[in-house]
Amino acid sequence: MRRLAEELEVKAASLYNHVQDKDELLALLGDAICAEFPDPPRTGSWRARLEAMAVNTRKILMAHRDSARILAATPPLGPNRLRAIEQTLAVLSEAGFSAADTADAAHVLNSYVVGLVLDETLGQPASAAAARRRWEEGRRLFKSLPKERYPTLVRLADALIDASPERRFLLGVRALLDGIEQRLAKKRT
Amino acid sequence: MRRLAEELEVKAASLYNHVQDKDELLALLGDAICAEFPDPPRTGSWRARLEAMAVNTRKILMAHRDSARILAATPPLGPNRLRAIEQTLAVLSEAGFSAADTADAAHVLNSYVVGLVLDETLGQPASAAAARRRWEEGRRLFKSLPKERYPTLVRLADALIDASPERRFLLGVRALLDGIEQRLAKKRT
DNA sequence: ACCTGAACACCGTTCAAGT
DNA sequence: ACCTGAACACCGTTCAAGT
Repeated sequence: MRRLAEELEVKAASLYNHVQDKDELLALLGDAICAEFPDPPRTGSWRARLEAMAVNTRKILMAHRDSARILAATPPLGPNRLRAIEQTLAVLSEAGFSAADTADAAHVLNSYVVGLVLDETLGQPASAAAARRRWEEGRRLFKSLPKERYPTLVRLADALIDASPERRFLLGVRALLDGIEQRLAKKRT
Repeated sequence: MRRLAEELEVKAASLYNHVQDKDELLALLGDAICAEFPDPPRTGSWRARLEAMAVNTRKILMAHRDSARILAATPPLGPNRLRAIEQTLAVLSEAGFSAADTADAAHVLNSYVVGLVLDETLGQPASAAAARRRWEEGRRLFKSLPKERYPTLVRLADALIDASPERRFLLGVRALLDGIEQRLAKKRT
């Protein structure tokens, strides 16, 4: 609040004329970020649409510091967030899912996207230099671990360390969509 | 730090004789929490084992305030966390996954569990009374939304609001495992 | 209607001084 | 080796007082 006030060339106390508290400000910020989400593609399968939405959402969340934390911490009451929810629900509903399945799938997908961005961003140190230092530390530690206690970990150390977060994110999205699709197929038979 | 010092009947400055800073303390705390994870079941399919591990992990994380945030924020260097990683990797590796696939699947599963707990816990207000109030607010808002702008959301309002977080968590775990299994099956053919 | 100064009740952390 | 008092540089928030 103090830093924002400074940016606005005003004193911190003045902010409370426009906003009840910091939480309300964050909720407004969260909704503003959701305004950046593009509309889902209007062609392609429901799977392809949801995959594109998930990837786009992750990209936008990663571009705004703390955005995932804000979305997780504030209830989805703003118009832009509601619109994003509406669009996800519409894709699933049109694909033939029941009301309950649509609600479940939309919630799991949303939590997955927000959750993975949270897990990824909370872990990274503030500076890029500190991130590199920690990464090097981890690499060294993993290699130096006792093989008797952590046989699999030591054997897979390279595979564990060299991995793109985006690739793993996408992999999980596709796995989730696989599972959701199977559930749909099972119900139809 | 100040509150912990008080609990220990000592002044806050004394803590810095035992720990470099708050982050180090949190890392130790995170590892202590991981000591509670039970060993994976030694019988059953790899899917059933991983599902049990995910459910157990979620239960323990939900039982300790801020535990998911701590795990996400600190690098996995402690012995108990490393042991948990080793066990997940071992199950996947023994199931026949390649080194890269094992690393990917383990990471996605772990991020999913931590991420969903994060998403769930960051959202809940401190007091149970406040949680109930917010829930009521949400219910009322969802019902009062304009049908023209949010047709699917309004139609599915009940299904969206009445949902157990555990059930949805488990649903996502199973969907993920479905997807991971499919990937394995595809490679084998 | 909006802004400000001053205060309140908090944080994590440092450091010289004690024992 | 461990503890302490006192300080530093921060927070979010309130409120009477100004215009």
